[in-house]
Amino acid sequence: MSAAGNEALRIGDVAKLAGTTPRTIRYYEELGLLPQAPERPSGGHRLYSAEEVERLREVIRLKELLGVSLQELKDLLAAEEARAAVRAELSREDVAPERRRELLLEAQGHIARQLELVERRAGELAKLRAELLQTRGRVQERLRELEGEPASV
Amino acid sequence: MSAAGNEALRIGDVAKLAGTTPRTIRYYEELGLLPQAPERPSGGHRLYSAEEVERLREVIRLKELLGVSLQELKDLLAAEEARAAVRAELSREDVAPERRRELLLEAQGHIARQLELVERRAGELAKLRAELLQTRGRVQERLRELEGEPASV
DNA sequence: CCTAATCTTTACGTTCACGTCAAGTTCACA
DNA sequence: TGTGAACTTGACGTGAACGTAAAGATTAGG
Repeated sequence: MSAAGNEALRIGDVAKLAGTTPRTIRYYEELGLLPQAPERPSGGHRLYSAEEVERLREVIRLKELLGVSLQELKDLLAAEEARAAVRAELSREDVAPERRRELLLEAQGHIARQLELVERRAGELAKLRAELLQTRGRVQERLRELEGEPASV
Repeated sequence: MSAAGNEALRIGDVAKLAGTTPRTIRYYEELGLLPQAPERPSGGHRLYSAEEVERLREVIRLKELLGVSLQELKDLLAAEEARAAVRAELSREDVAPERRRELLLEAQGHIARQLELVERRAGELAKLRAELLQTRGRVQERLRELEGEPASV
């Protein structure tokens, strides 16, 4: 058992895989954007799993796409963090339906918050895009006019 | 002639109208994001027109939506600036068709550059939105299952 | 015409999001 | 078992995007 999927990644590996730097990872951890310390065996070096890499990529992606501060992002991701816990708890079969429902409703709320932010921005971008397309259309039309009647009127 | 549309706005008014501060306006001017000095009568105070306010709003909007640095934005807006000049020149009737065509092609290029940026981001956001919607769907389905058979299996 | 509000430039201060360096520790591997 | 690469914390540095304070000029209104 040595070539399974649960490689123990070190912070430098994670950084490269996520396209960032160790410093940034520590900084995010310090801010609470990433769980305090995934796994810290004897030595004190941080060890990560592939799952953590995904999480980091997602954080970076959201940061870029939503253009929010890391603090705001942290609030948004209390969501993500909770959802991870929710998934873990839900994956066990022995959860009472009442509790299960509770967890699902919580997850739903978190998703709704993210969706709201995403849709607002997506809407604004769509509007901007439409405006640009319209402007482009006008320019193209004037160009056609120009080519159509090169020496008239 | 005193109540026409060309009110002379001072920097403080412009700032309020655009939802920002005088400092930011001066800073943008310093960076070259806004024309060097719209109009500077004897006193030395900056005077703006409603058109300048629109321009500023647009700058702010693009900055927020595209999430680029002010330097990158400046490059993108060399476009805008040129387009303003283009519009001015095109509005005169006495421009040679050849020159006219040249200006229009230039404008077209600028718009294309902006569109590319906008569409890339819009696409990424749309993808993120789709993922969130899918996740929400799964959560809702599990909730329905839970409600559907409260005590079976 | 006088004065308070607003403007001017200059310059230093601040927050965010990391970069970078130092001094020591731990890991991987020949 | 040694040694170089990678990691640790701590601290200070940095660029971007402004905020803020100072000292003086200008403008607007009564």
